[in-house]
Amino acid sequence: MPAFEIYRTLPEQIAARLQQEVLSSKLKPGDPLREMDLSERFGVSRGPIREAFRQLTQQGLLVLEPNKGVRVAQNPSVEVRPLVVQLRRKIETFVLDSIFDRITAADLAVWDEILADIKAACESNDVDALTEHDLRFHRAIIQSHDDKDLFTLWQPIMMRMLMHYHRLDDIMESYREHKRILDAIHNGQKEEAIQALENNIQ
Amino acid sequence: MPAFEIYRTLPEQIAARLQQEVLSSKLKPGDPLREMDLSERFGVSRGPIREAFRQLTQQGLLVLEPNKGVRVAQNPSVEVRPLVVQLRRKIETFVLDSIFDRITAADLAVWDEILADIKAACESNDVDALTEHDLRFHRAIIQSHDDKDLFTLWQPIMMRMLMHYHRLDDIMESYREHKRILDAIHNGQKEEAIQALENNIQ
DNA sequence: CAAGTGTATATTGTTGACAATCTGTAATTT
DNA sequence: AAATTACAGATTGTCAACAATATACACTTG
Repeated sequence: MPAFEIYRTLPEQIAARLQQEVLSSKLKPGDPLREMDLSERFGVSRGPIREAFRQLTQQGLLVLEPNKGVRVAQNPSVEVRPLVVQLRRKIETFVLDSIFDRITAADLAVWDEILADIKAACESNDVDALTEHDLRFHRAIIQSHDDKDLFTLWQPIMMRMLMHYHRLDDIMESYREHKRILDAIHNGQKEEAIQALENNIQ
Repeated sequence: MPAFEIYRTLPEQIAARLQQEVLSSKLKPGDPLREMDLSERFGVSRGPIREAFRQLTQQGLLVLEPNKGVRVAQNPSVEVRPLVVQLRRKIETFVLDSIFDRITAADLAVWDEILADIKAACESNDVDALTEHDLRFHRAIIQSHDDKDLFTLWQPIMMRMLMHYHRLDDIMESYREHKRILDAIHNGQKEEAIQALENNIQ
């Protein structure tokens, strides 16, 4: 990890940590989160904790009931899953199509690095690390679009998919799918890149 | 303590009021909102105001910059608009298709009432009221689905569309479009209802 | 005994005070 | 004069105390 602070605010740091714990199933659906507990654990008052809760609620990872606190959200229902897949495909392919001709060497260098992290995670069979870098990969693409609104629409949808990441029959396949995307981009093949991206989202 | 009814939580009431002011353009894109101002206006401390800000940020109506406060969000770019339309169509048609055979007479009675409000708003040329009841109409449909997750995914997308509601060439057309949807549902015509719904979302 | 009622405890909601940060302006330096 | 720094006011961020609400459990009441 870099020595400088990535996250500007206290609630952001706390939310990032809790996000990781939800996505790695250290916190399980239905688990209640108590403000006081986390307040003591992170050594801050309840204010920043509450703020972090609101951020994660916005992402769909927590559910808030007034006067009762927050719980880890249930996984999306199987009925809704296909819709979520379609929504995510629509957004990501839209973005890739929009930015394709403006992708810089610097962009690609960053994405290649993330791909290396994905490869390492797959080779060491580290599902949590794969989830993290998979998220980083797609977030990097989304955020390369000028319109920052797209990220706020995309994030809760992405979270729904990461909450039950169970395409684990062959973990290396995830690496290959992402590699195909970047290979196509490197070769300037727009249609192939979009096709590879859609294939990765399921 | 203010005298108005505590029907929902304090932040919810405040957020509802501010939402209306953003959608009616009483608050314009770029306008800064100061915690202290609203704190005095609503007669509460800054805490609930901050919470309301977070809710509206989640909906995409406000934009938060750390240490600088919130501003009314800019309207979605024209480039992104078609994507937003497609996303909203996908969600709403998915829901209508899912629930169609389980729609009750009570559901339809509620929706008919909202349609009457839409009609009244159109006839009196009241764009703000039309925005409000248009939102109520589609929210009522979305919320009739069991999976409450769908609402949280749909809401920010809907808000993007309502932020620049400018299909004002013939305001009565909005009433007719919604009437076609309900007529088809009344007649048990699923495909026609979905078609009418898609036609209304543009 | 069943159903409702009251009370103790845990937890979230709200508040006002204080700290940290940002922004514009005036003073200082080169 | 241009650039930099120092300061003052405004605004958001954080905290700890207190209030309101929910929950569990013992208790009454019929």
